Amino acid sequence: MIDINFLRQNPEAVRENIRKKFQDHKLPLVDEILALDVKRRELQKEGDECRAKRNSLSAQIGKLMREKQPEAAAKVKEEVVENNDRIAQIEKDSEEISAKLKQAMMSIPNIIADDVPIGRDDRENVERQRFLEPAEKSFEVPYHLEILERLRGIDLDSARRTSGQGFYYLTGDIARLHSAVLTYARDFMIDKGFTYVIPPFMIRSDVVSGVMSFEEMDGMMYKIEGEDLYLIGTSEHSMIGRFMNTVLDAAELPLTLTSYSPCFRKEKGAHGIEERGIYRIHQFEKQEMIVICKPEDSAEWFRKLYSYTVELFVSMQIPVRTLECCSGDLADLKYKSIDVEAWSPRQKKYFEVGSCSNLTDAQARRLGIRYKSEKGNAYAHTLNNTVVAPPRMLIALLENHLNADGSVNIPEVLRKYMGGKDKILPKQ
RNA sequence: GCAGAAGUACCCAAGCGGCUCAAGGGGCUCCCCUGCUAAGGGAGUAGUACGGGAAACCGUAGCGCGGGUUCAAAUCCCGCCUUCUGCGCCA
Repeated sequence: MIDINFLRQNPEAVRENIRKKFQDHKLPLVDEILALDVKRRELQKEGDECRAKRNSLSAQIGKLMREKQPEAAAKVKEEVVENNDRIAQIEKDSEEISAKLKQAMMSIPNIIADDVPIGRDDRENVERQRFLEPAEKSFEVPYHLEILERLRGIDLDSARRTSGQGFYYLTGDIARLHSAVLTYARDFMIDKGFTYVIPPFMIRSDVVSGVMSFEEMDGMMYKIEGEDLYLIGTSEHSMIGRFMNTVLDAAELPLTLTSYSPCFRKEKGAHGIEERGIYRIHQFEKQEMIVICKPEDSAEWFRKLYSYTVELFVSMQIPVRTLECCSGDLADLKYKSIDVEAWSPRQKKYFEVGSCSNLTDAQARRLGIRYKSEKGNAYAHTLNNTVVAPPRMLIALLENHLNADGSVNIPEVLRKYMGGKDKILPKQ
């Protein structure tokens, strides 16, 4: 959510930003908001005046009662009752206007960074940089499920019976590799100075509605029956919820946190759950990074955050590239976003393994995350980025480190978490 | 999960329908006294959000959160959340 004061003073800048995102259907919202805003302030002023009147008349009644003048008091009462009818009407109107205003404001996209490439959708995202040369394979790389099955690392049939489509059993060395990746990623981030956090895996509805829209919630979140609780879709939900409606000390900033959690998603959206494999699933695990900082520091943190992910993948000898989200593909809350994509030797293209976003103060304003600045309380900036999210990430690891004989090399950095093993061997 | 108690500002805390637009202390800020220290005296201190105003300043909201009753709610009623104590259940 953007600052309504900014919109009031720079309506043209807001319109221009909407055009850049190819959301022209939202252009009329700007004038609607300006009108609603005027109306809202008028109502508040009148309401405040009525309440001031009630306060003073009620005080008069109290005084008359003490002085034992019930007739005079009754007279004033009538006046207050009349005034209260007006207050009730104003409150009703005011609530209606505020709700409309909030809804409209929520639809206004965050102002995007100057250097975001202009484009309509994900086809116009722009590659920024590549890291490591993809190695040529002398053999055909099979679908990841086949690799996993040869390594006795997966059981999807049983998972379908116990839980349905979109779940998996990982077994043996693959399960261990899964844990190894997460543990390595955790330690990697701790070494970068981040604080490790294990958050709640379920959150209440008020937190859910704070961090996402109703449509997103409907498409993603699993609700616990009979409880006001939802399974988190990412640890960002509980990590950011932690700071809802709080005022942080400036000295505490930046908060640099790395959280682990399982993630649960309905994946109701356009593509849904894959029939085969573990690319898009209902349950996965993720190591995440979250930064809450002062506005002047967020650009620098953004750059650092995605470069940490790049560094992590490079340390496992997985070729990656950074892909900048174009204006049209950028979610409305985001100021700037860069995806980290890993090389798939099978598909001979890169695929998304992480996403880094600077939300500036848009998320903080919506959730009331502030800090004490020299000039009073100000909204902080929030950023989030994937460190690593297996099992999807394992696809990249398995494909890139697959040998012709079906074995998979374990990257040096993971070996200490794999009992010193340097290879996972296929069944004979 | 059950029962009891509680939630007031940075902290402690009084108030339990109008005389409180929340008393009093501690702390904090400023001033005075003091050779230094300890101690003492005085003044200020409700942060915040929204609105009005060029500004000084004014108004409204706000006593865990959300509703309700009332001319009037920190105070009465209902729901929820949190904390503490005891019992139960677990890892």
